[in-house]
Amino acid sequence: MAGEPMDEYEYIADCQTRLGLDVLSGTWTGVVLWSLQHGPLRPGELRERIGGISHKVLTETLRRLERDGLVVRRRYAEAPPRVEYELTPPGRGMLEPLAALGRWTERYADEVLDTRDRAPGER
Amino acid sequence: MAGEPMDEYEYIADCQTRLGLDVLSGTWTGVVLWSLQHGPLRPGELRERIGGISHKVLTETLRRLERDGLVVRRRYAEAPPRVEYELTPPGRGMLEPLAALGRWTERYADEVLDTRDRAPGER
DNA sequence: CAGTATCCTCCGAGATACTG
DNA sequence: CAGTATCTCGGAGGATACTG
Repeated sequence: MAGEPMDEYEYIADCQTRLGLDVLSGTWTGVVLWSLQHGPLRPGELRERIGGISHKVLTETLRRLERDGLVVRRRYAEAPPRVEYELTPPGRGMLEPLAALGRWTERYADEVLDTRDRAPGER
Repeated sequence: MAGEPMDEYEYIADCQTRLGLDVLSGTWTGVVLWSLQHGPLRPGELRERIGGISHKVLTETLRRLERDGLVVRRRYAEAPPRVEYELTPPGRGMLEPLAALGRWTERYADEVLDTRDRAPGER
């Protein structure tokens, strides 16, 4: 873990990282996974917790995650019918990379935002 | 560290993850950072190692990374002039999340690709 | 070789309205 | 409430040609 961190990264081929990045692509994908970490949620609940995501985009994001097998859709034949989304093992496995991203942000957010604001032309 | 992984994630606010995802956004951003892990490279070398990235997009990606302070541009007044890009501390800090993503892929790639291929409508 | 400037295409994301 | 169908818009990414 400590010592020579660089060596630890070495064995991972470039293409290995790419699939992960690809699966995470999309503005809301990571946030949706993150929001599901504590258990299944209904789409409405997801929208509340996330905030700012449109109905359509949430559906699209969930479809992609479902297609890639990171999430399962559960439909309960009640009255009224209920729908829930839940993380699969691959989906739960993505929580660690996301947590690493969170730790990175916690540590460097100020610095990054500062650098970004000073950038010529702004954003 | 072990035991209750879920609790470990808990303290990270949603917005914390988002900046990291935002910085990593862009098809090639992660790959570029990853390619710089062993030291500074010239743009030409970067293109060789990465493969498939266009001249323009590489430049744009590097500009964004520079703006966010993950990379520095070094220009050497030689003849002919030489340019190199190098990771900054925040940039090097991003290697761990990327490595986590690589480990995820190593573990779940087959499963994901399989699920994806079986998906109706393909992609 | 590094960088910029156009031009073009395509997809992601938002808004809105409609169907089960 | 969940999901789909349109429409629009902007930005990302590719190709190409031109400038230091």
